[in-house]
Amino acid sequence: MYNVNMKAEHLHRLIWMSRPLMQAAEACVEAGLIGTNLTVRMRAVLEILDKYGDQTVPELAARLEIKRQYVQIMCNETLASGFIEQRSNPRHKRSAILTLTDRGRAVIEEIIAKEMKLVEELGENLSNEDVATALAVVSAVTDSLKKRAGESE
Amino acid sequence: MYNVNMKAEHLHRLIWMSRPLMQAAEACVEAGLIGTNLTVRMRAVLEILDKYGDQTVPELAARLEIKRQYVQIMCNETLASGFIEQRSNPRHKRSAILTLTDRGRAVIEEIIAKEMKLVEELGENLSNEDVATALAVVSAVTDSLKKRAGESE
DNA sequence: TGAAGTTTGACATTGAGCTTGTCAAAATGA
DNA sequence: TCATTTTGACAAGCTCAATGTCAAACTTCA
Repeated sequence: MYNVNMKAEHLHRLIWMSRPLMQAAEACVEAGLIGTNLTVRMRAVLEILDKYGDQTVPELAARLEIKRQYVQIMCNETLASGFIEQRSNPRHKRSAILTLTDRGRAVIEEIIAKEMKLVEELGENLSNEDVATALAVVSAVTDSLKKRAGESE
Repeated sequence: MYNVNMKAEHLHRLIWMSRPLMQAAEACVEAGLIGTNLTVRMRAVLEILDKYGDQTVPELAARLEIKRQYVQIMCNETLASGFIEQRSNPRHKRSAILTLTDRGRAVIEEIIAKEMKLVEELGENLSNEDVATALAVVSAVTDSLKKRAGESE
């Protein structure tokens, strides 16, 4: 009984630590963007294009799970800044395929590399196994919560 | 080298899972509020009063780490709904001490109990040790990220 | 005591990060 | 070919705050 409550208490703290974790992570990303002329939303667009290849606004929206109307704004900003450009889409005249410019690719890859280095530093005092365990637990909890939240819709 | 990258990759996924985790957790809280006439922000006010005792708006604001002007709005709503009431403050005529009404206490304690039961269910398939490990890892990562984000301010 | 500074509630404005709705052009399916 | 769907563009609105200001109440300190 003691252990059950102990576990639940730890789990409770783990769950509600997600907000400060997220905020701290986003603050670090934002800090890493200083001097690049990139905003956080532009970075998100570039990251998807770099990781998953050229695609249209609606495809990006699906990947980001954000409404296409807002992703449109993000992409238009990024286009205006010259980090991406439009290629004509054989499948749809109005919906251009977005592709990284050389400058865009250079910027996003530099940023991703810098972020990955930071992540490696974060892991320095943590064991392989513990990180793997943490990921497994957090994944399981997230899945369970998503399922429950989804049910009551 | 393989293990280093593996670890960094897991850590990366762990960090960026914080957003879906938080969203799922908040969705569950919100779902649990249906039928109670409570909003998420009112629930937050009640929770603090229940956990830390009667206090003023500025004290609540400090605890929630939200600007007092917004906490004022949250508390005024909660007052209007009759879940809390004002007691005169001997230390300050204008700044009343907020206290749970019987109804408010009953509602928040029922909700907290329901949420704790949910957390216990979430932990059913997880071991004590794994949950403790996950909490330790997430705490450490959050602290490191906060420190880094703080430095670049 | 009283003058300066601080805390507080109330109110107004602003901003980020979205969602929702609508239109017209283009594409797709029947 | 006609109805439906997809898309970009634009407008409005929403939530959760931060920020600024005022006046009343409180604290400090000389």
